[in-house]
Formats: sequence, structure tokens, C-alpha cells
Amino acid sequence: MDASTPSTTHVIVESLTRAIVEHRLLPGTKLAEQKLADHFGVSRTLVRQALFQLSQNRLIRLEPARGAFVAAPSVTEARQVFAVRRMLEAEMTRAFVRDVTPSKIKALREHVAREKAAVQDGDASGRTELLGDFHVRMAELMGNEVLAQLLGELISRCALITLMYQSASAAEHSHEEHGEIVKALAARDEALAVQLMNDHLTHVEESLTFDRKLPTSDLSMALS
Amino acid sequence: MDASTPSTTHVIVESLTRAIVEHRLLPGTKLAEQKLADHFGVSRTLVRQALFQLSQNRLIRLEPARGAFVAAPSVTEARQVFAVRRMLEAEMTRAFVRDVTPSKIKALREHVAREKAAVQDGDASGRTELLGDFHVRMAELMGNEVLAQLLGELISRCALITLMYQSASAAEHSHEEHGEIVKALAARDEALAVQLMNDHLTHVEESLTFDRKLPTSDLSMALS
DNA sequence: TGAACCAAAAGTGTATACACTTTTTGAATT
DNA sequence: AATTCAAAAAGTGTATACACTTTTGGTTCA
Repeated sequence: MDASTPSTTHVIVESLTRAIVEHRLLPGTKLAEQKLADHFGVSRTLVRQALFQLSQNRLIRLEPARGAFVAAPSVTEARQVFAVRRMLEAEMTRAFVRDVTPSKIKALREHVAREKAAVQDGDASGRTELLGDFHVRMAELMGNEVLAQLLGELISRCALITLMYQSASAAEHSHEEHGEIVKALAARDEALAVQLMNDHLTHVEESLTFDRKLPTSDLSMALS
Repeated sequence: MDASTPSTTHVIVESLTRAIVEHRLLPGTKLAEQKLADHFGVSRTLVRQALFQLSQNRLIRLEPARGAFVAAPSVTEARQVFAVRRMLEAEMTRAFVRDVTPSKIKALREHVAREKAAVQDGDASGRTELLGDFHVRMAELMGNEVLAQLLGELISRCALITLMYQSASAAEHSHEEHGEIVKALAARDEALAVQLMNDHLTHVEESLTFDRKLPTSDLSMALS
């Protein structure tokens, strides 16, 4: 993608993305431009660029004249994102089975092995990242960068939700389902693979509990 | 969506998007910040914001220290975008059939009627916009805003390609296929509807001719 | 006590300034 | 005439300045 841009703005975007997705910055937290600028040692100009980009990724919300806040996706939006993922990934799974090769299966197996390690280590943020990457990995293996990027955006968009609400046991369940999906793909069982992928996404969606009340977090602490 | 932002930046983005998508600004054309700023009567600050947003929409390409250029999507990228659209829209069509109602069919019929008018008028840019909107309209009617927005982005992304290469006869063909799809949806014939949608997207993709050489356009003329 | 209000503080939105990079231009050299 | 090189011009990248909006904190008045 735009890996060609190791720009300062990009560093800020990455840093904030991690902080949000790893749940150190909680939804609703205000992101004041000058404070961020001081923290990163740049002017507000670059911070504003980064915030703008994050708002397009739906990780933050920009309110005119009021500033930037960590997004708190609504239940409705979360369900819609999952609905889109199910649509996209059902067909992706079908296409994957059609062009499956041993080396692709190998790559997915290796990924699942990495997931296992993260789940066993109790590494919550690494775990969630890897669980999301499984889906992106599939897209990449199909050689469709557009698909991979789109899926990546969708996943990071609900990562905010997932990470916030997914328990360790649900994560383990996800990991196991990934393993089942890979088996079905390896067996070239299209119907089964699609079914498993669909069920998997439904399970992830169902495992989320939306009704908690959450505090907002302290900006400087979260980034330190 | 962000209709709550009638900001200056947004006006610039819209204006440039139209110019690019309507083919007044050709791929490769340089978009100099100061010239745009003068044209819109604002400072470079706002122009830069707009250009940044357009680069995320893939309508322009930002080269470090060299500036912004109207994007020239590669054949590979175009094919990948169409592949993603086929995946997404096949499932969307299935879901649409499951929840179809008379009022939804009515809305689609009305849309197709508007297409007919544009095609008959020989209105190239309005025609292409409406032909793309048919697909977005389906997503909206399903009540999934996330889907609608995503599809809108994909469509505007290949609008650059489509508009550039689609002939009047291909446009008429597209319009007719939309009519067939609506018929299948109204008849609740899931398999047929999905098949028609798939064929339709394949036809659109095939109708594109990628091997022309194009000049770049003059900035001030295109925007005047 | 509490609601309304006003001024100070903090913060966002846009323009401008300036450093640095790329492109252009034109003259000198081969 | 073509090539090279350097200086000027144009353009991008970042910081800063300033106007305007929102928030805050205290003070007055009911």
C-alpha cells in the first residue's frame, strides 16, 4: 500500500491507531491537537493531518469546532460492518477454494500456529491483531490487494469493538474456528468452508456485549 | 454519511471529484496546490486537506515533494476492484432477494427509468453517475449504510476507468441489464438475480478497453 | 442553593511565513 | 548543436500567527 510513506504523519497515525485498537485510548476520549503535537514533538499541522486520516478510517470522530474524539461505534454500525464482512468473506472463501494451492494452505496453517501462541500467552492485543489478520491473510494470498486492503479497513474498524468486548475464551474459540476453516479449504470443500466462515463471523458478532458503560482515558498516560 | 460537513474542504473535494470522474481532468494531470487555492479562493491549507482526502479515495496520487496527480489506475487494479465488486454484490443481491418488498422494487424501477432518460439524452456524465448509483441504491434500500458507502467508494474508484472507456452502446447495455436484474429481484428468483448481477459486472469489466494513450488536461480549463 | 451570565482560558479553523526540494531556464563548454 | 551545470523559479512540507468558537470558572442575582 502506501508503505512508501514513512512520513511523520504516518508515524502519528500508526501510534494513535495502536493506542485506540489496543484499547489504551477509550471511546469518547478527547484528542486535543496541541497535546498530541507536544507529545510527538511536531506542530499541530501534522497532528491535524493524522486526525483527519483517522477520521476516514472511522477510528475517531471529528466534531466541527469541538475537536477529535475516539470513536464509539454504535451497535447498528457494528452489525452493519459484520454484515458486510459476511458478504465479502463468503464469496472470498468460495474464490479461495477454487484457486487453492498447497503453499497457500501452508501459509494459513502457519498463521494459525502464530495465533495459537498468542492465545496461549494471554497476549490480548497481539491476539486480536493476529485473529483479524487471518482474514486479511486470506485476501492477500488470493493476490487481490484491493480486497486485502478493504478487508483490513473493515476489520480495524470493528477491531475497536471486538477488542473492547471480546473475552479470552471467545478469542480461543475464534482461533479454533480458523483452524476448521483451513481444514475445509485444504479439503476443497467449498460449501463447508463458506458455511464455517459464515458461522465464524456470526459467532464473533454474537460474542460481543454491547451494553457496557466505559470511562474515557487519560491522553498522556495512554501514549507514554 | 458526513453530510453534516458542508465545509469548504468538502466543496473542493466534491468539485475535484466531479472534474475527475466526469473526465475533465485526465489521469496524470498535475494538481498544483497554489493554482487550486487561487481557483477556489482559499489558502493552500484547505486545498491540501482536500487533496489528501482524494488520495485516500484513490482518485489522485500524492508523490512526496512532487505533488498531486490525477490517478491512472492500472489494469491490474481495475480488475481487482471489479473482482471485489462481484464478490460483494453477489451476496448483496442474495440478501436483497431475501428481504425484498414491493416498495424497494418500486424504488429500483424508478431509478432504472431515470437511467433510461439519461441514456436516451446522450448525457454521458449523468448517465455514468446513474448507472453507478443503481448499485449504491440497492445497498441503501437494504438499510446498510456501511455497505452503501463502501460500494459507493468502489464505484467511484472505477468510475475513473469506466467513464474513460465506456462507450454509449455499452452504457445502454448496462441499463438494460439493470432492468433484467430488477425483474429477477421482483420475481424473488435468487439464483437468477445473482447470476445476472455477476454477468452484468463481468460485461462492464469486459467492455473497458485499457490500451489507449491519453493526454493530460489543462487545470484551469477543466475547472472553469 | 441554584440558575443565569460574563469574562478568561483553551481549542479549533484558516492563512501566512519560511525552509527545503524539485523543476526550469539559460549560459558556458565541448 | 548538444550537453552540463548552476542559479532562479516554482512548488511542497512544516511551523507559526491570528481570528473565531467552545469551554470553564467564578460572580451576581433571584
